[in-house]
Amino acid sequence: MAEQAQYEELARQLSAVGAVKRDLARILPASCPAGSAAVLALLDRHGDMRIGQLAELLAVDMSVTSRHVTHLAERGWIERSCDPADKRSRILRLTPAGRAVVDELSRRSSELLAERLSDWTDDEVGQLIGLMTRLRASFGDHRPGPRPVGVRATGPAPPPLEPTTRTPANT
Amino acid sequence: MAEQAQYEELARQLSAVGAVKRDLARILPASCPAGSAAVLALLDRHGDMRIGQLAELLAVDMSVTSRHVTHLAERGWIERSCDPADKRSRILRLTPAGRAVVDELSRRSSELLAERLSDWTDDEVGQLIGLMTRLRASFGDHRPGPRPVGVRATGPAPPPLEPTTRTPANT
DNA sequence: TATTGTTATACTCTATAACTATA
DNA sequence: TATAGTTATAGAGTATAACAATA
Repeated sequence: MAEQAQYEELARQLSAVGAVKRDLARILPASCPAGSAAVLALLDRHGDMRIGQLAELLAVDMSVTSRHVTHLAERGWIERSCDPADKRSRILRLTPAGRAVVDELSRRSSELLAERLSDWTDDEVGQLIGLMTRLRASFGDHRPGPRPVGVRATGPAPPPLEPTTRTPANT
Repeated sequence: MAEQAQYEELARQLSAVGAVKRDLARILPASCPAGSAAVLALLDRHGDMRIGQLAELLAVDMSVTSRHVTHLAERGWIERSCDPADKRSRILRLTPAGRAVVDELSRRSSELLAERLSDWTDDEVGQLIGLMTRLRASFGDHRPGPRPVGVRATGPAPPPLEPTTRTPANT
């Protein structure tokens, strides 16, 4: 367990990491925005899968994933074939053209990272990857279902501002 | 220096960290979206400052910062006074009401982080903060100006896709 | 009735460009 | 002429809700 000041600092760093992501996104071609590039990378890494699985891996709503997938399919970078076992589902697969794009984008982003992190050791990069992976896991496990009943962490804590939730939902 | 596979993995983790940020954003009140909350946190941490400095710290365009600031000023959470030394500038300052909001939001996000990272040691959280801070620094130093001429990292590498840049700019 | 995807709609965040007012 | 900030406009990413087809 860490102290409150540390958590606040972590929150600040998380909000600031967006700048790094935007920097990385600038090397993408106009035809393949970041969301689509993420889909390509996951298909390349994990192989063929359904939209739902992809949405799970992206930690994003299926409707969002569907849009990205449509974008890629329109460009011929992925194929949406029907799953014979379940006709509601569609199996996504990288096309050769799609694979070429993934390779090129991977090359570009690796090149940029290599330049920016030229003074990082292999071990340091590995540590950051490991901690970020674990961070995602610590959050991801709680995302979908309503957390284990009766836990509620610290306490009720009546919110002085507003209901509490904030997402396109209650807007 | 690390290997290409490691850079690719880091890129994936960076793109995936958005899910954690969204999770954290869900605890914000509708009246204070993430962008505004970031402004409040920076003013709380660094004290009074000008819009330009804030934009620098946020690593975001000044026009974006200006919007967030307007949002906060309209709610009475910050004050925009004129800088007597330079009448073009405006000094930003948290109001007591603003400080109360910052405190509440910090409390909430710390609470959520404490819950999610309950099995992390103080040291591990510190390591993640340190590495993310360094990551930002490694990128931030290169962002504004055109990098030191004649460096170009790996090589020319003719982009098979499109020009290369991708941002609202060339869209 | 429940699940897989799709589409329509709305909102936040961001950048560029044009503009005002100072320096 | 250059800088600080504002505003208008546009694009990307996301979520919710309503809907289609299939289990």
